[in-house]
Amino acid sequence: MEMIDKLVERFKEITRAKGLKVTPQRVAIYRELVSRYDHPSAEEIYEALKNKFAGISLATVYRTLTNLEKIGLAQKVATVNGIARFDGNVKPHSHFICTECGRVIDIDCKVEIDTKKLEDMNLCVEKCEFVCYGICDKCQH
Amino acid sequence: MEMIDKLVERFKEITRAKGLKVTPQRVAIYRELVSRYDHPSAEEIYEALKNKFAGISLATVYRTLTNLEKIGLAQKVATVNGIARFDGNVKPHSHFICTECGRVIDIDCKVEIDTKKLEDMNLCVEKCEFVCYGICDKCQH
DNA sequence: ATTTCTGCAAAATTTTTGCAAGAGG
DNA sequence: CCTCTTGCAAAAATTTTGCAGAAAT
Repeated sequence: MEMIDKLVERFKEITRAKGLKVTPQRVAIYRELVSRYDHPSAEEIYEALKNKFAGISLATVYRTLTNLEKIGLAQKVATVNGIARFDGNVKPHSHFICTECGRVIDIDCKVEIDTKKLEDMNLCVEKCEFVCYGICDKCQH
Repeated sequence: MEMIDKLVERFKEITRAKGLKVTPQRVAIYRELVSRYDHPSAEEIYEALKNKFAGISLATVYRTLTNLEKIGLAQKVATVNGIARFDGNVKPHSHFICTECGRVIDIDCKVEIDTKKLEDMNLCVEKCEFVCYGICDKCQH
């Protein structure tokens, strides 16, 4: 829990430094995002908070996640079903997605990229992600 | 062009084999998809065809792309902006996703995976995808 | 006190679906 | 012919936005 409190403190500092205001809604949304490792959608964060935080709105969740992206404290994760998912861990890492239960597991992979080819194509790479699809340990029988 | 004609013939065979009908719309949509390498969205395919093919509808493009996925002749690619993009190349390969415009570009990367770690985690990997995020050539200023 | 932020509802976007008319095998 | 498919428009689903009141600094 202490780790997450530190992240929240850092979030408050960065938010203020960017001229944005630290509101209870923003703190709750960021805390929820970094407390879980399943890369939640805006809807999922909203569902998790609306009980603990009476009156929070889905629009605020969307606006806050967009802000977190802008100030570098969250990233959208690529999805195939059109529903945006967010990751509070902005350090480069890889994902395993279970096609059975949908669980997303962080994995540690060595990836070697031929950046010269990408530079030749005039593509400015900011982040790389390796995604594996399959059946997770809990879903195997 | 001959390569694409061969793909279209294969598409016709598979379509009939699955009990589906070979319509001019389906042929045109599949041909458009495999003729380009920019992973077009349904809207982009529709825009490309509506001039050459009077009266084609966006709904048909969506339905056809869904069918192509079902019969294994196309794949939805992961995106970050909620707009579905399709790939007529179903062989495993890597993608660059532009975080600005959402464009998906094929890249050629050497990827080295440490599968032992995944096996240790009891994860059964079925498919892997390497994704780079950044700003594409068209979005740089 | 000033500026930003929130909640609500409405709008915008993207995708899906129901249905009658049309086309393929 | 019979079934599948299409086009249209309406419906769904997800995300964004305008605005007035509320809150943060």
